[in-house]
Amino acid sequence: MKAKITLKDIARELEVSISTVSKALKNSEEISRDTKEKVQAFAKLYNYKPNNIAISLKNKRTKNIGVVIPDIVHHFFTTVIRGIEKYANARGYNVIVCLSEESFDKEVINMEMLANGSIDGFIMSLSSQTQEKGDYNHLKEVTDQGIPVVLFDRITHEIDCDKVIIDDELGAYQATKKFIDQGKRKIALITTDDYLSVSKARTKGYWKALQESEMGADESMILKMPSMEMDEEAIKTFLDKKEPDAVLCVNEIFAVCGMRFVQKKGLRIPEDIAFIGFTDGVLSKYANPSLTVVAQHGEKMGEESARMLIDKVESEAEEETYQTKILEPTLVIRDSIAH
Amino acid sequence: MKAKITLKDIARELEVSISTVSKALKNSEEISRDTKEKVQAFAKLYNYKPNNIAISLKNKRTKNIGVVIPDIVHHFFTTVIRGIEKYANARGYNVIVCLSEESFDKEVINMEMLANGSIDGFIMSLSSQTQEKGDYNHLKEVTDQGIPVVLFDRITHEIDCDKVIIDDELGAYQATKKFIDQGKRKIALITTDDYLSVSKARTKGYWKALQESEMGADESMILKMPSMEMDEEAIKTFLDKKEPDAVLCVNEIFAVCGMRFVQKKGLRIPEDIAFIGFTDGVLSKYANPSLTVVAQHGEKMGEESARMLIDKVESEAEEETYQTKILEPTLVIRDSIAH
DNA sequence: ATATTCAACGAAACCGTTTTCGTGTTAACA
DNA sequence: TGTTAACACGAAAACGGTTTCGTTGAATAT
Repeated sequence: MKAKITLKDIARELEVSISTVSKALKNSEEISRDTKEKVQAFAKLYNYKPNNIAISLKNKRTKNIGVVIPDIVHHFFTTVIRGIEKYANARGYNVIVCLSEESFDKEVINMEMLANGSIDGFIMSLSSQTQEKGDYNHLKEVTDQGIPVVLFDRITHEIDCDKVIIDDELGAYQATKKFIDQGKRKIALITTDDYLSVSKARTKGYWKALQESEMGADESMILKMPSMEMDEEAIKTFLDKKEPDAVLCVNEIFAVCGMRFVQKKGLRIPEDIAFIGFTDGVLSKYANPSLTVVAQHGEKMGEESARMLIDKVESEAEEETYQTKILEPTLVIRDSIAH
Repeated sequence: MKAKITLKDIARELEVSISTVSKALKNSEEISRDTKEKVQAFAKLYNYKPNNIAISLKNKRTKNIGVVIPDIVHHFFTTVIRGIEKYANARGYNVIVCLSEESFDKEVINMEMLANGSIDGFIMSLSSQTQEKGDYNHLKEVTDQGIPVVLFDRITHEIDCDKVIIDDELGAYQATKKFIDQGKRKIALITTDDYLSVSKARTKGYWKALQESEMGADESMILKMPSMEMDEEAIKTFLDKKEPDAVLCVNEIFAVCGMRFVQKKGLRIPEDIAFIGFTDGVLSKYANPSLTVVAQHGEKMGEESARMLIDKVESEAEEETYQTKILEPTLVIRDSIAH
């Protein structure tokens, strides 16, 4: 077990000062060639690597970014993290991941833990509880301290910061339009409660498409699941009662459950009833039939978020200008609709 | 934008020394009640929080743990991370996630980035390329420096460190036995190449169960996929040619693909052909029919890994004793087999 | 009146860097 | 011979804490 070697160790061994060693390793003009070579050779020999913590303390930059998300066992967030990680890594940053588990308190605690010097900035997606409460003081505190924040997907407009979202309304609108164009007449929506910003936007898009059509929108064709948890019974009852010929779901799971149920009833997909979900995850791809979805491009979203955050972190200027990047969703056509 | 306040600021404002402030905030006996109250009140008012980096530098503990895994868009790893994160967080640690993307080089680079003071220890699962190469020098270097490492799932026995695995061999053995007990006679295995430690163990369990049976094992009933990538054609050809009545797959995706294919051919699951996969992810749960799997208990694995790592980090003793924790897999019975 | 003790606080070292600002030596110049 | 400039290096401050070891003044003991 050979402990890490420090500048001081090299200095002592070579009988020069610490500053000389530091400069020599940075190839400073100030130091003679002889000394530089001597120091660099010694450093290489003993595998010297500067201590990140000391450097962080010195220049007040940790090269860490904090990512706070509600859940990680969730395909969308997972792809976002991958996007963040890839991009951040390429720019020399590490990613600290914290899970709020949809809890306001955990979100607050996580942010406090990280906000005391551990990170240079945050990338986050709000927990459902936070969106429900509408309390964003923890975000305000952090931004007030001058720590850059990028909000993605589940955002709030009450905080001034950079944001990255996909156009959920447009995605739902296009999906619903697709149904209409294919001659579907009883188009249902299975969603979650409105306090989730994304569900709200998707509902809006669905509503708009139907209103624009000759058949108009009908409140009773919307099933609002009270929580993120699956409630298979609710879906069954709803589908049994309403007998839609097309269903838009705000996630994959609702859709797959619905498909399984109607298949058991003997309906054909997509002839008798068509399905479109959100999130282009494994489930959609390998479902039977495969599920048409509105793809959210999580990886791209993560990359954009990371880019915006790091740019802000590294820009000296204290510009107080924030932008919201809106990504376009894509309809990935699979066998759960006619084509 | 109010910048963070430091001990020095408080000291200046209250006209006491920095040491007094530090002690007062720690409720030291050395300091008079008056002073303590004054300091603490001031600190609370200005929302003083000690700088994590400074503390890290001082006591050479970062309270960060580095997690290096091959992939994050993968249900198993995702649950492991959740287990790690939950446990680590409860003990005041943060989790830095790095992705090797199955690449040896990235694994090395990631470890080097973190090993210079950023973390107190590593939890990792080897990339396939690393296992293929069999080069573990980057691990050796880290352990030689005295940085604790916990290996999980994809491990190597060439490194002395704590390990957490599930008994993959047993899992495959039990699954195969299940098929045998249900009267299946042509039991196939779809796996990946042997260099992946887990695939190797699973193949071993499959082989052992068949050898113990009267029918014996048959090399030709094993399909080895050259990479982790899906190759639907290979699976189809194999199933067409071999016509097994039961298939064990080393992951969910192979199984779901196989199921979809045989269903198209008109076979009934599980009567004509039964399936068991590995990894209890969303896919298994929502597949049609739902897939029986060998559950790997990723979250538990993550928690155990984190516990072992943090215990080692916090133990002063430099014991050189390492343990390998073997978790028992569980067969989760669903509709892809008879029951 | 002197020595001893103790409470309450401050100075300074330290963690490992970076960086500014000297400073001593030598060579070039007038 | 005295001045100057360049060169090569070191001392020290700084980042923000913790911690050890004084130091001071007053109270108590002798």
